[in-house]
Amino acid sequence: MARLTIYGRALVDLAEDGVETVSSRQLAELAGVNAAKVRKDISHLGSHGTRGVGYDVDRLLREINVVLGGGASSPVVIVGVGNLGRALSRYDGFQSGGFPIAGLVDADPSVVGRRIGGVEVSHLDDLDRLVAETGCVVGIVATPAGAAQGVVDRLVAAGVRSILNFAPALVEVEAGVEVRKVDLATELQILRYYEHRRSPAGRRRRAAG
Amino acid sequence: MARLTIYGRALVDLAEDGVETVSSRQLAELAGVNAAKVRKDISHLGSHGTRGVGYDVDRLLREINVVLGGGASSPVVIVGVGNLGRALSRYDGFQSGGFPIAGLVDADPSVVGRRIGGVEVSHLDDLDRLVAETGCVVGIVATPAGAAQGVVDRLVAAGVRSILNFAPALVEVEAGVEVRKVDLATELQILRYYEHRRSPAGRRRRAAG
DNA sequence: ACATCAATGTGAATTAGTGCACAAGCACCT
DNA sequence: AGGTGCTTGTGCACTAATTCACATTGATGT
Repeated sequence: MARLTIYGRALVDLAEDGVETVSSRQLAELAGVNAAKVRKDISHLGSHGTRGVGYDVDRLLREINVVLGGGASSPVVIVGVGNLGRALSRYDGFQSGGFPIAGLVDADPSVVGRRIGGVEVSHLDDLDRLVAETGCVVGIVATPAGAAQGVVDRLVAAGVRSILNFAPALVEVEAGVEVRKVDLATELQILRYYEHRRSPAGRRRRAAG
Repeated sequence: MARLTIYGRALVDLAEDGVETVSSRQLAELAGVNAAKVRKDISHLGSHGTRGVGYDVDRLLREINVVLGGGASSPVVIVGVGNLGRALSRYDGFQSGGFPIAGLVDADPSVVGRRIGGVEVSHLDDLDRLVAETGCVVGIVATPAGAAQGVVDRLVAAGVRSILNFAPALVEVEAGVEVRKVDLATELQILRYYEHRRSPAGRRRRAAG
């Protein structure tokens, strides 16, 4: 549930502000959702608030973190050190979020051996070994679209079961493997769609919709 | 509708392969969704396929592009040239997706004037002028979480009505402004959540199935 | 102790989204 | 021309998600 992470973030903010308890209404306001939804989500993870008071911020935060993976560190491997891959390698949000970069991989021999953000680039053929040695559980695909499916297959073969796909391509995986897609172009297009709806600028809008 | 962009991508692939027509079933397969859903989505945008044959790839692609913003180019301004901002600036997916980077902005005077990916960094105080001159309609927020709300407010004040927020923070905007949030840490946490669900106690992995 | 207040937890209702199934329609073949 | 096969477009059922509404319950003050 993606909302849990939003609650988590809001709770971190609250905790930093020294807030001890929070009501579903407050949390809903912060997260931009309905209060009943907040309560239902929270009740789903077994936590208990205090009627008339609200939820204990620290406790709720702990519970959410447990559900979101026990607060464990999950090393990731990034495949593809092109434009986007290099960018991601240098982004420290991974490290601080508990997702240390265990390895970088590319198919191009000319970048293999180079160090980016303190991590050496391995060849794609060493993926199996790298995953096995580092115990990676998450793979990040930052290759061109055409290479994405092949890379995903190799990641799955190497034992990775969670994949974050930045390539603008749809990939298929066997059951049991979770793929999430992050596509910047898509996000922008959706924004443009809303923009377009707001001001059709000469374009006539159809009745349907 | 986010699916439209997926259809669009699939259609581009088909067009490049020289395919003339496509059935809802094929498109559904490519997009990983239900065929009836494809037909319903397409019927919603007023296009008409040919019964017994399918949809004309080029025509459908054009129609989708119209809905997604008329194929116009939408310049974007990136606020925050830290780790992630620089990464985004160098990512050429924006340019190729019809979202040229019209400007880079940062609050830190020490980076103002520097050129990144061929674009000069302006100061945050020049945001109004920059947006007005370049006709930017989309703002990309790549600042630390704490600065996000302030930056968003300035973007909105400058006239930007579509914002893509990479900062790990929730921001509030007035009605009529569309914000989409891309949070890598959140995506990873969701992956970790599924990982956690699969093997709650320790990291036992099943052989390939 | 007891009434009062405030917020939870949840059953019920509403809404949105999804998928099925089938009539209708177009193209192609005979 | 008329039959045949394939595919669209859509009414309908079904499922999931969201929201409402309220009884329940712990804390608090007198």
